[in-house]
Amino acid sequence: MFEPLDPLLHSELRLAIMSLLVSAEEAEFPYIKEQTGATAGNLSVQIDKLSAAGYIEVEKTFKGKRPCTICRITPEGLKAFEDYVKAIKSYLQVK
Amino acid sequence: MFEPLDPLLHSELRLAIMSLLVSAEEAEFPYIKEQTGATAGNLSVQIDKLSAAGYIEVEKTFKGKRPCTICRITPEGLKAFEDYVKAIKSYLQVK
DNA sequence: ATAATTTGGTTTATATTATAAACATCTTTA
DNA sequence: TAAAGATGTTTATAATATAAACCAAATTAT
Repeated sequence: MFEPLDPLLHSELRLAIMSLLVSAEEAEFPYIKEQTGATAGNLSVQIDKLSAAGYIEVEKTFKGKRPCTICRITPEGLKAFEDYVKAIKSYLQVK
Repeated sequence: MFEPLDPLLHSELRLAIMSLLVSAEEAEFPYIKEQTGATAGNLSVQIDKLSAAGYIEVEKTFKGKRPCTICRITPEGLKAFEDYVKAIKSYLQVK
């Protein structure tokens, strides 16, 4: 009937992050921050969680002299996202 | 970009309850419990929250001698559900 | 030169939320 | 009449989300 929803993805901000990364290949911290409207603190925490779960990978590098955090979705992350989409549709009555 | 998600509906159990009521007109507590797989305690709490928000109305009656709790979605509830569906689609890349 | 501001984040504290365990009440059955 | 079942509610706890506070380096203003 109702498929369970991955708690890691059933979160407004984490879902937004994943949604961006699904179509973007990679994205920098400030870009994600701007697109989602999240505070830096919240974004930092949620990125950590997605990363700890293996849903995204995070590369810490430099852009000129400034630190730069780049995020990419992993194959497991993509799979989890697709599963989540399928699951939540069971609640939405979407055809 | 990403539309905000009504926190009241962005909850696995409450969304399931609403989803049932959207297509069922009305439903009794034990039926919702069975369909959602929720514990009675959790269901009771979440029904209260939906009711307090005006998303559903709850009728306390009797079925023979036994208490019977009937839930129905309200027009505001239906509107909120439809808005939620629209909003979450902005995250899902659903066409 | 140095003070103030901006960039790019992280850590931590708090408030909210979800959830199940414990409880209450009445009914039916042994 | 004692035990078990039905129908929920209340309460305690654990998990979660979120922003405020913080940190360090770079840039800009004085």
